[in-house]
Amino acid sequence: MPRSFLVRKPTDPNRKPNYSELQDSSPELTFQQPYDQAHLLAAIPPPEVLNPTASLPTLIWDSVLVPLTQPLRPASLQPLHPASLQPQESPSPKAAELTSLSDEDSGKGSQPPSPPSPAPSSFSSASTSSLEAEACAAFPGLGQLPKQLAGLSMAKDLQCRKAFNCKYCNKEYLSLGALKMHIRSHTLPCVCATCGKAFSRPWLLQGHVRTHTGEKPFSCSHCSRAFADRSNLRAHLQTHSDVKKYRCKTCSRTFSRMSLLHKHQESGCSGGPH
DNA sequence: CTGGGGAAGGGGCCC
DNA sequence: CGGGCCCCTTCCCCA
Repeated sequence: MPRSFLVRKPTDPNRKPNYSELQDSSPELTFQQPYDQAHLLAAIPPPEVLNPTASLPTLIWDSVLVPLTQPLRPASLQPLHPASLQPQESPSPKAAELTSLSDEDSGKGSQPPSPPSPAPSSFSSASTSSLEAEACAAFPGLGQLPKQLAGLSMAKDLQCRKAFNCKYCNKEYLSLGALKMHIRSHTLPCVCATCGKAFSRPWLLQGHVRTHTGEKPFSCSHCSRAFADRSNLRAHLQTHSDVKKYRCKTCSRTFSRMSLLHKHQESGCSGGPH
């Protein structure tokens, strides 16, 4: 997957920011409005690059609300999203659904909230109690069981078979938190106030802002170089080491980066020591 | 061509 | 459960 998959890159050929222009303006880490939906949707990878098993367009909460072995639900029933109570115009996700989680996410950051849309029920299902409520509403048959038994069944089912699917790419996660974090990579709620670039997480934005400010808080103890990113410092430290971290199993040559080792192997390792 | 730097993405862990 | 941080990884660009 291309690194740029999640970020809308500016087309400016001048890749390097002009730090001198930005030195006196310390961009705040405030998050602006997320990119418009057209951009966000354009960033969604095509289904063919995704998990081949994830071919069915499912609502992300389907697997939560509808246990795979749910005996009370005939297979012909539509997904148990309350939206299904409305006339089904199209199988494609509605705009409100596409923004639902990002709306919730944006509330966590300092991003000014967009006008609160009627909360799609999919996110009220974040808590177990509301999950159960929705599930009970969705499975009228459950009401015929003793409440305690139904609660136990639901709780056990939810605990044993949690599977949260991303509505954008159908990737599956075992926890709601992991799914929410993943969905941020689609919605990109953190927007750079300077250049408009969007990121999935605040700290990614912070790292990006350093490219504007020129701040490099990570210094090499062996030389005078400094880096904006700790991982890049770590990679740099490898260059000071005689024996580097990544070793070719064939020729025992070592490399400072795995990508260099991969290049070495792809180019055809001679096999002899260097 | 190779090595290194810069930038960014994502999962895991801790609080 | 969410935010922040850490770590690893990848890709692009350049010397």
